[in-house]
Amino acid sequence: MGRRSDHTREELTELVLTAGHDIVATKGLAALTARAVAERIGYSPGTIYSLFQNFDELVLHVNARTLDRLYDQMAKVELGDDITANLEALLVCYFKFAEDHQRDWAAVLDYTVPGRVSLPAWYTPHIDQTIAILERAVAPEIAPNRRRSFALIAWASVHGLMVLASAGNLAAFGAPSPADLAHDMVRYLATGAAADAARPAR
Amino acid sequence: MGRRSDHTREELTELVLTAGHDIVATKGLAALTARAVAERIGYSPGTIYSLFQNFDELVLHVNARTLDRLYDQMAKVELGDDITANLEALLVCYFKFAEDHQRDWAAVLDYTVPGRVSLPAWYTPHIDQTIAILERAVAPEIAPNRRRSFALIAWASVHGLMVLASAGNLAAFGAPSPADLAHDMVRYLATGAAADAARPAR
DNA sequence: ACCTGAACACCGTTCAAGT
DNA sequence: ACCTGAACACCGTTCAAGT
Repeated sequence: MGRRSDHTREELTELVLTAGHDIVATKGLAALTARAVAERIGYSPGTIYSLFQNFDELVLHVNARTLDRLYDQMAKVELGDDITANLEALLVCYFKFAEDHQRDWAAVLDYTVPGRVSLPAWYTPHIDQTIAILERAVAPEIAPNRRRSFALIAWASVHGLMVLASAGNLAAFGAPSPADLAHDMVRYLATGAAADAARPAR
Repeated sequence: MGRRSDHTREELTELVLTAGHDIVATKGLAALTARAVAERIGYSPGTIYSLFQNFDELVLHVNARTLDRLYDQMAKVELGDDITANLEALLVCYFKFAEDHQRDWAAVLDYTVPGRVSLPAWYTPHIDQTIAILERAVAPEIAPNRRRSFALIAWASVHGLMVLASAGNLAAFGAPSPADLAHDMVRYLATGAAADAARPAR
């Protein structure tokens, strides 16, 4: 019992997050518990609470890792001058990621911290980096002062589709595949936004 | 202890669902537990499991109630010949409902049955009825064979916005209000879909 | 100082035992 | 036949006690 100091605080945090992400990726969000993480790294449950305020924060950190991996993939997509082509390319990348990371991505989609009204400040950039890619993707046709808003709209739209698909809410309605719906969706949004920008008055 | 027969099975189910919805509406999803429901109706926890296979099913039934109340409001919206105006009117109704039913609507947005791949068949119509309203709303400009698909796209888009807003994921990004974003969103979708339909070839 | 592990207050769920 | 309530196997979380 007692003192070990096998690892620094930073090393321990890294161990916990790696173990946590492994558990989510292989067994899903429901299998991610403090005891499971502790057992996997060979520490007691209590240790986790010296690293994280509570378990929700651990889950958010694990999800932040998954978001970073999505960003790594999205950042590789080559963008051109056609907004619709750009969005389609990003969509293909996103759907491939979601398929390759079914359980850990489902955790990002599904997890909501009970009772929380806003996300912690450190979490925001993990999403923001990918939204920034979206802004660059729509730059060719969307005016600078509308880009952020449009990127958020596109992000939220596809997010909604994925959330519903993940929960099994789409197949039941005779919907085409989520991928087909998403492609139509972003095309509508892109042409609609372009037409809106071309209107004489707002 | 033992036999009471104060209520029929149907009455008991009704009691449970009313109590469950009350709890969710006033205290939120986290407060909805089998013990809390049982205590409120004056029965033991075990009784609940003679009415529902498991607790997830109880939550889904409570959420189905909330969806029905949304439908009741949405069905009152008067629809005209302008697809954008129709969607805007439905949006106003939806946002009002979400504000009037913060906790019970958040439960619908947030709840995902762990490990489930598809929703139970009885649950589908509770969503479907509202999607049907959307289909009627877009009828003036969307061809019959595209209506369902477009209604699903619009539904999923707004859903994504609400999910993100509910989780506190939008305010952090310097976004306009969810309502403003939603209005832009459906306008883009409507004009985009109309432009798409007018294209010479698919 | 660091870490343990037992304990606390909860869950969902089951099922022998009462009426 | 209907319902109880104690029990089981879990949770997240805390904290006195060990090294």
